[in-house]
Order: sequence, then structure tokens, then C-alpha cells
Amino acid sequence: MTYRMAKVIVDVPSRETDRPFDYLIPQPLAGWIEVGSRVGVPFGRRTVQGFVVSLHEQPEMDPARMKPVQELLDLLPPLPPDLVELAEWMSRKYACSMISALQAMIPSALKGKAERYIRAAEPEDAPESGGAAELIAAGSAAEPFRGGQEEEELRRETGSLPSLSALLTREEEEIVAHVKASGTVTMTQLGGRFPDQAAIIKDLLNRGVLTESQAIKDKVGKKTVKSVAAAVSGKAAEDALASFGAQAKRQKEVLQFLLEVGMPLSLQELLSTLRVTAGTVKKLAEKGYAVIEDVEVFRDPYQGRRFKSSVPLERTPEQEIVYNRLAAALDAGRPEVFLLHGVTGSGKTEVYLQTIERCLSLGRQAIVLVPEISLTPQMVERFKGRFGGKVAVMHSRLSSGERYDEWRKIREGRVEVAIGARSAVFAPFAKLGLIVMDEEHETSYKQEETPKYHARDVAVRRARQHGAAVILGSATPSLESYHAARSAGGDHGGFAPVLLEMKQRPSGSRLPEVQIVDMREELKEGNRSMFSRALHRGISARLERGEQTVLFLNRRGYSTFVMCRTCGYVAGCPECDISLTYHQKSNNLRCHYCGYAEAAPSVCPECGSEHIRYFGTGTQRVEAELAKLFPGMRVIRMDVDTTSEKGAHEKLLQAFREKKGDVLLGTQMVAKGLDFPDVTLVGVIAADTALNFPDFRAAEKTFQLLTQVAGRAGRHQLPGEVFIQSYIPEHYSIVHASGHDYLSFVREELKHRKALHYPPYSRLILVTLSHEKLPLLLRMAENFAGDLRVKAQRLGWFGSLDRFTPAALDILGPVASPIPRIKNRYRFQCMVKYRGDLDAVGLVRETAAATLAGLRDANLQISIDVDPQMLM
DNA sequence: CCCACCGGTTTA
DNA sequence: AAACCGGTGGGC
Repeated sequence: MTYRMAKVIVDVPSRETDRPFDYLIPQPLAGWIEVGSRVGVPFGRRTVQGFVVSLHEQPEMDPARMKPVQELLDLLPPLPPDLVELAEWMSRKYACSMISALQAMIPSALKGKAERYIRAAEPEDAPESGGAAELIAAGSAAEPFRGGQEEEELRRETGSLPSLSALLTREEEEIVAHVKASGTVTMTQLGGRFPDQAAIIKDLLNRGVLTESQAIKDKVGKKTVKSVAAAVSGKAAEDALASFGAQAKRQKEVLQFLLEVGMPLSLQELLSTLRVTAGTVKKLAEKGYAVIEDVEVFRDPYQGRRFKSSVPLERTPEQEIVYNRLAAALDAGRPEVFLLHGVTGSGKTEVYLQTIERCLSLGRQAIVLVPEISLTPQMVERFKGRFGGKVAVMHSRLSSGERYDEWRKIREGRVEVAIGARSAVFAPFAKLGLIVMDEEHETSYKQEETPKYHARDVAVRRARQHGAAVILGSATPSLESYHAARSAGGDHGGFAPVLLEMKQRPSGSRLPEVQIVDMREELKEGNRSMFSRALHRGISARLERGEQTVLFLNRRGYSTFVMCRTCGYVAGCPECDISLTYHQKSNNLRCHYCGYAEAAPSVCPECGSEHIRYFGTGTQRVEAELAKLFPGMRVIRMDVDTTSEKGAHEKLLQAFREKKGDVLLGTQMVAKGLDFPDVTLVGVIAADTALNFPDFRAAEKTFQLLTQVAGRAGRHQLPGEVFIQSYIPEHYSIVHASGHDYLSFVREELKHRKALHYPPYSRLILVTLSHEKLPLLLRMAENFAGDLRVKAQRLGWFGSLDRFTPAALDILGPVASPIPRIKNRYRFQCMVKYRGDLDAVGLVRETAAATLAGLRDANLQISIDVDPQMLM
């Protein structure tokens, strides 16, 4: 005799449980449970959610000793097998748990938790588990999904049968009576009804007076709408209509209407059209003339919106070459990776659209990844316009229900294109043909929380599984990608993209003139304003001509802290070593990292001085100065404060487009993909704020940002002008950005990276250790780094990267993290730098596990960030 | 003597 | 993560 078994990854976030657990598949569930199924399983004394990662047969064992899968949670496994395999790869590559990788792939609506159902025990109680009938949507399908909980099984779980309720105290009796009256109650309900009596309830459960069962309950369910249809037709319908007397005129009207329409209508629609009440329709249904049904619907965030359909544009010769190369890869089903380097305005999006069209015509699906910030309605419009209802859109502004429904459209094969931010790389398509990653250099593709994956690497890996092509598109490719494409057979991250270039704008418009303004000179000449004279003149001229200006502020560096001008006090978070951020709207100070908030003081809490200043956001300061310099000018400010409300972003842009503003002032968000015909001036207030950050990518980020911003001007008939204000105007990132010269920038930047052994000439792993007690942390961090060195040495890896060996590994630190304390935990970090084909992640993970295992103190946390983007 | 509070262990 | 187990020590 052999038994069907499932290996299940349970939703319990700890190192000890980060491995598959074996469960027996009960007979009724056999055939339904697959790799990728979401199940509820008994785990310890509770029921937890888990994912099946493999199936196997096990001979000769005692089935009574094996716990069975308790319930199957979805008809269609939420994860196809390729995603389960991808999760395994992720957990190795990013040193994360399997459950965190799996969880990242599905909408949060599917993160179910056990609900505890309580009922009174009665001898003749059927051993059917209670209350959770709604777990499987289709009522009739529910039968095969209930696991085999045999009677004795249940009895074992709930203790002996009640030894008669004779010996109950009054309190106990009251509780039991309540439970009996309601049939089944959830533990939460019961706890709310009888507060402070948890101990008594627990005791009743132990004695078997009450019994408990558990079932997984989803956070968000499927939405249903009541739908009404006539239940009679033809002769029967005529009879029915005739049967109405003067009594039920409204009912007759409803039936008549339903017959006329001849198809089911939503109840709500029916009520509002005929101006009848729900009671009328209900009566009609009771008479058997109509049926009211719950119908599953998809929550559609774009419901009722029309999208202007767009047709493919004619390809320019440059686009033609690129397209043909991409089409060849698609047609052959080769998992090729392309780096599409195209200047701003070269028509990359059109190339994406046409390549996707090709992909769909081959019967395969496509994923489009865009940075969250550029997932604007305009972008969505373009894709919806071309592919209509075949598109699912996923972005952070969706409710979890909406996101769940968009995801279901993908999983159920109702759409063929998914467009979304980072996590859309996991869109569960069956036959993936293409993954497009727009603005591939954007750091937002790296997830900063566990699992700390990079969507680019996941995309490449996923495409390989499917034989799909990948397009990485950017006007300013990341140095990693560009270097990998340039060095033949480049080894970085195991992929070598094919470089495709587009250097011209189809509109024929020229890239704008860029002028660098040396702010040191301004200061020397006595101009202490944040606007140079040149920029000032530029803005004035635009005002006179009725043209528009975009002002860009690099927000990093313009913090929004509160400072006392008398004593220098700066409001800081009591739990984290970081200054608090001023929020104008709520007039309070908040911590970025832990959410701590306090009211904004009107006098300095240190010295009592009234000269305490709120710097507000950087953009607010600029706005104030603009008002002073250009009275009456209309400024539209876009920053976190003005765009926090839903749709505010789009409204502000629309207002600017309609020329209700002379100046658009903003942070990063104005740099992305905007295209306004009357913008002829772009000003960058402080180009170099990012350059002062202790981040080896500072120059790269600055270059990318400036290039991006500069691309905003003069995209149409009117020629554009760009001013970049800087205190380090000779810096190569600024000089080359002003010359629209990506290649020269890359050449120079690569030189620096090579000299200092930074990516792409090495790879990094950032290990952060945190603990509440500083001295302890210090010692443990030293231990960890020491262990790591010893282990690396033993493997022959350890050594400076300066020596010209093909493989080398170096460990820097431990040092205090840039933010040395967060949520009252001190933080120290080690940076592992290595090159060559070493399993450095494995080594780090192993060492971290050993450090934690050899420690009685469970309070130490070790976080591992592979290929970190944020070094702050 | 009782139980509230830990630290460590286990979950199939 | 959550529940359990065993040890300990304070309060009556």
C-alpha cells in the first residue's frame, strides 16, 4: 500500500520552519491537490495555510501517524508549477525563506489565516467541521474539497465528549447557552461577547463542553453581485403576466421588463431603472417567476472608462531593425535578453507595443514592467488603447480586492498582457512569450523588504523557464546591464543581453540645449537666491511668451526636518537615529522608519525659543521663493503632500496640460514620461544634492535623473532649453548629462567602479545585524564577520579584490549602519564584496544561520541583502 | 501553595 | 508565529 503525500511549505515565518512538511492527501482530495495548491494543514495545535511544492508516493507507513491535508483552498492552484520552481531559485539566490518568496508571487488577498469556530458539543453532533462553508466559492463543488477528518480524528482533537453539562458555573452556562443559541460562533465573536473570560472559554474547550474547529479564511473574498432573470418564458410567461391583478402592478412591470430584456440584469440596475424596491423583485422571485442569483464579478478599477484605440505607428528605419531582431527571437522561442538603449523620445513604447502584438499573435502572453511612479493613467491608456480588454493592470493604488481580481484575470487566462510594477513579474501566465522592463535602470525594481529580489534578475530567470524574450529598455541603462551587454559573454548575473540602440527621435525634434549654471559663481556675484540669474531670466521670458516651465528639485538632501535656530535642536525620533519629517497637512512630525508621530511644537523643547523653523518639503520652500520673485505666477506643486490623495497626481498634470499653471514644480515624479507641448524650459534647482551621498551609485543616479529631466523639454515644435544649477558643475555626471552623452559617462564611471571594485566589477551582499543592546550587538557582529572570514579562507576564497585572481571575496566591517538605530534596535553591517563564480550567498546564509543557532539570544536579527541598491 | 512569567522547544 | 512545557520565584 502506498500513500499519496504532499510536501507543504507552511506560512510560519521562522528559520526552523523554512522547509517542506509532509502531509497525507486524503482520498477525496486526491487528484485535486497539485504542485502550487494552497491548502490548510494542521500544524502543531493550529491550522495554518501552506503551499504544496511537490507530490510523492510513500509506501508502507502508518497513516494514523501522518497528519492529512485538512482543506484545499482554491479550485485552481494559485501558483503554476513554474512559479514554485522560481520561488526555490529565489530563496537560494536572495537567501530568503520559501514562504516569503511564494507569498510575494500572489496577491495579499490570498494570505489566509485560520479562523477558530466554536460550537457546543453534542453527542449526536455530526463531525462535519463547522461554519466555514463559504471557503470554496462554488457551493456544489465544496464536497470534494473537505479533507478527510474522520470522527475519531476530530474526537482526538477536541478531547473527550462532554461529561454532561451538569457541573457548570453560572458564567460557564451563560457562555454555553450563547454558543448553543448561535450554532457556530467564531472565537473572535465569542471573545467580544464575553470579554475577560478567555480562560473560562479555554477551560470549556479543554473539558469538551465546547468544541473547536479551524479553517483558513481569506482576507478578501470574491465579489458577487445579485443578478435577476425571468424564470419563465413563452406561454408560461404570458400566463404569469395574466395572473397579476391590480394588486401587484409593480411586480408585473418588473417581469415584463425582464422578459423584454431577455437576459439577466444586475439587481441594482433593475431597481434604479424601474424605480422599484428590492422587496418587489423578491416577491416576484418567491412566486417563481424570477430568479435572483449571486454572480461573481471582477472589480474593475477602470470600469466605465473608454480608451481611445490606437493603431501601430509606422516604424522608423531604426525601429525596424530593432523590431526585426526582437521578432526573430520571439518567433524562435529563444529566451534571449535584449538591452534596448534608446534616447528619450525615440519611441521605445511603440516598439514594445508592436513586439507584444507579435508575441500575442504567436499565442503567447506578455508582461510589461514599469516603475511604479511612471505607471500613470497615460501609460495605462496607451496599453488599454492598443490591446483593449486583454490587459490586466496592477499598481499600488488598487485596493486589495481590485488587485486580486486583476490577478485572477491573468491566472484564469482571461487576459494576455499584464502591465504593472515590480511584482507583476510574477504574473501567472501559462505561456509567457515576452517580458518588457521599461526604465530598467530604476532602483524601484529592487524590493527593499524580504524577499529582497530584483525584478530584472527574476525576469531573466523566468523568461528562461518559458523560452521567452526579455526587453530591458532605458535611455540610461544601468551600468550592470550595459556592461553585461558590452563585454561579450559577460558573466554578470549570468545574463548577457544583446544591445539594441535607437538614437533618433521619430518626431525629428532635437534634444534640448542644456546649460550648466555654476551656483558658486552666483554666490560670488551676490546672488543668494536658489535661482540663478539665468534661470530667473528664463522663467520671466516663458511668462511673457505664455509658455510653460518645469522646475525639478532633487528631493534627496532637502529633508523636511524641524530645527531651532537658537540652539540648533533638531527633532529626532526617540526610537530611531533619524530626524523626524514635518507633515504640513496634519501639522505633526513623523518618523519615516517606524511611524512614530508627535505634534509639531511651537517652541523649542530644548531651549524654549520661538525661533523654531519648519522647513517643510523642499518644494514648499521653492514655491515660497517663486511667489516672492514672480508675484501672481501660477505654480502647480507636485510632491508627497499634494499627491497623496487618489487621483490627485493625474488632476495636477491635467491642470498643467490645460495651462492652468505657468510652472510645474516637483520632485522625481515630474521627471518621468511627461510630455507637454508648451514646456520649453526645464530647470533643475540643485543637481548635485545626490552626489554628496555615500553611495557608489551617486554619480549614476544623478546622471540618470538629469538625463531624464532634460528629456522633458522641447519634445514638440517649440525648441527647448534646460538649465542645470550645480555647485559642482565640473562633475562628469553633470557634464555628460548636459551633453546627452551616455557613452562618455559610462566610460568614465566604469573606470571609477573598476578601480574601487564596485559593481559591475564585483558583486555585493549587505548583511545587517540588529539588536536592542549595543554591546551585545557589537560582539555578535564581530563574531559573524570573523566566522565569515574563517570560512571563506578555508574555501580559498578570501583575499583582496586587488589581486588579479578570477575569484576573490572580501569582507568589510562590521561598521555602524548609515541609520544606526531603527525602532530601538541598533544596527551594524558587513559588506561582502566578491567576484567570480562563488556561492557567496550560500556562505553568508550558512554563517548567519550558524551565528543564530549558536546563540541562546533569539533577539538578534540578521538581514541579508543580495545585490543591494540602497546603501543608506 | 498557586500561578504568572520566563526561556527554550516544537510544529509532519 | 503560536502554543506548549518545565523551571522559578514572588505573593499570600
